[in-house]
Amino acid sequence: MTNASTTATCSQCTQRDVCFPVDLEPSQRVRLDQLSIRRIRIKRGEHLFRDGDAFKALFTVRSGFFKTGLATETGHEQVTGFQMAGEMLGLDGIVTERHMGSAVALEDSEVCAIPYTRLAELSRELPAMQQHLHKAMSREIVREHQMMLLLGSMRAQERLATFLLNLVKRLHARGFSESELVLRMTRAEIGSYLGMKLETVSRLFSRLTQEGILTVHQRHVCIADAGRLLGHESQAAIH
Amino acid sequence: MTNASTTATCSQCTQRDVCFPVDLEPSQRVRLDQLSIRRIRIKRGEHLFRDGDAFKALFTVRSGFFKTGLATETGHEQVTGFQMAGEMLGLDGIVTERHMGSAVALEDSEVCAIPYTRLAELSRELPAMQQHLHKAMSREIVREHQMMLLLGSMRAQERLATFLLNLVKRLHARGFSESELVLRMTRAEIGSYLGMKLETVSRLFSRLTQEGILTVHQRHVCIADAGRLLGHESQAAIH
DNA sequence: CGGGCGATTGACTTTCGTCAACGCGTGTGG
DNA sequence: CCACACGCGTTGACGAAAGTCAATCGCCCG
Repeated sequence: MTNASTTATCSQCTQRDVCFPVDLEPSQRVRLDQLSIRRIRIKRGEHLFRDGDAFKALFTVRSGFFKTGLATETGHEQVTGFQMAGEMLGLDGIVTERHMGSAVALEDSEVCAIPYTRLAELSRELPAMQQHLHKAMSREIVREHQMMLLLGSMRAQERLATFLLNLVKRLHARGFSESELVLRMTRAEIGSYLGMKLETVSRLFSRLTQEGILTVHQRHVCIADAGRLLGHESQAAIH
Repeated sequence: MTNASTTATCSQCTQRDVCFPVDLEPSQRVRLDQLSIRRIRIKRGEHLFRDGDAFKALFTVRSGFFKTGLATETGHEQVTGFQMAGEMLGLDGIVTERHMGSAVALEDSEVCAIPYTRLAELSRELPAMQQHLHKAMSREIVREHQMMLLLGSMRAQERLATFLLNLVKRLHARGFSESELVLRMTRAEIGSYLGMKLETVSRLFSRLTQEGILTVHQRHVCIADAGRLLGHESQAAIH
């Protein structure tokens, strides 16, 4: 990794609660500094880790935006997730001690690298930390079950609608609008994530715009009618 | 839960290594008995847990076969996995302390229920146990990434082929044939898991049979040509 | 032996993918 | 500062894949 990095002081970090449990005693907080967490800056387009890299650390996003994905032997790429501030990356590496996929920054970003071995040690000493880590993994499992539901049983338009509403919900929780968003990823990346082709994504945006449900200008999307975005017919649709 | 159950003595269990790390010292093995693990028998068709149930324990399958799934508000059911002996269920419950899906036995089965709180305690004391638990969760995350790849980028026939080969591989690792298997689930359940309709599953079985790649009699499947099952054209396919 | 669930098969429809052409914007280099 | 080029996005025509609806079959269990 050739990126700028500095050692962080978590006990004084303003975003600490996104990485770690909030209910630590002050005396326990200083323990976080022993984790040797490093802050790493990643420029847009660069890899945070690649498929097959040795697994040494988990990452939490401080700022910016990432995609994770994996590739088949045939060269096809599948996007498995998009991560924004406060979200964790790298959990897939624990089992084999190698990353089983790659992570790429979709805009200039900053992450905290948490050395896994030290995190494991600390979570043996602090039950709250252990619980936090277990929940992060469990949350990821639940999220992926929901993705299986989406990919396995929804139509393309429902998938896109669900995706947009999920994105805007996560952005809203971070203080952004609950109806407007700027997509950090291409149509092809959205399509890969949602199991459809980029042309289908584009056509759906057009259709939803024509129906007055969305306003789309390039990557800027405004959700005009969240109700109708998910099949709620509201009243008679005037064709 | 109204099923027969007994308290297990893990230190003497012949299947211990499927639940727990093999490299425990004898002095540490007896600690397993303090977990108050219970063996539970579940009859075919019964629930091990249901969506929304309080989460108290993780489960490992001792014998039998399970499906896990979740349901949408619209009543649609999505199968999220099939589990056989040695595999773990319930990890989705950690994050909210409620199960986020259900688990149903597809044949008469027996599981070990591992009280989560005690397991967490023990894994704070035994690093090998902690590592084992983390790996189980990470493995589940990796598995689901691969399911996203399958659902998002493969055609129906590739999905079914991948599924059958995965099943037979897991069965083979347990001492069964590497070319024959008995499906414990219906066509509808396979279809739900693989993101297709039961008619499509049935048609694919018929097509693969006609092509001499499979032999299918009800739920008994014999893989005649594993190479061709995954697009390997071998030589000229004689149509 | 009979009933019912599960599986198969057919005909038709719909959705989405494929291939191709074109347009728009952004960023870069002359 | 402008022009151009390339990546990204849009749109259309067509075709292939899978879904839907429906009828029938057959196995298994009671």
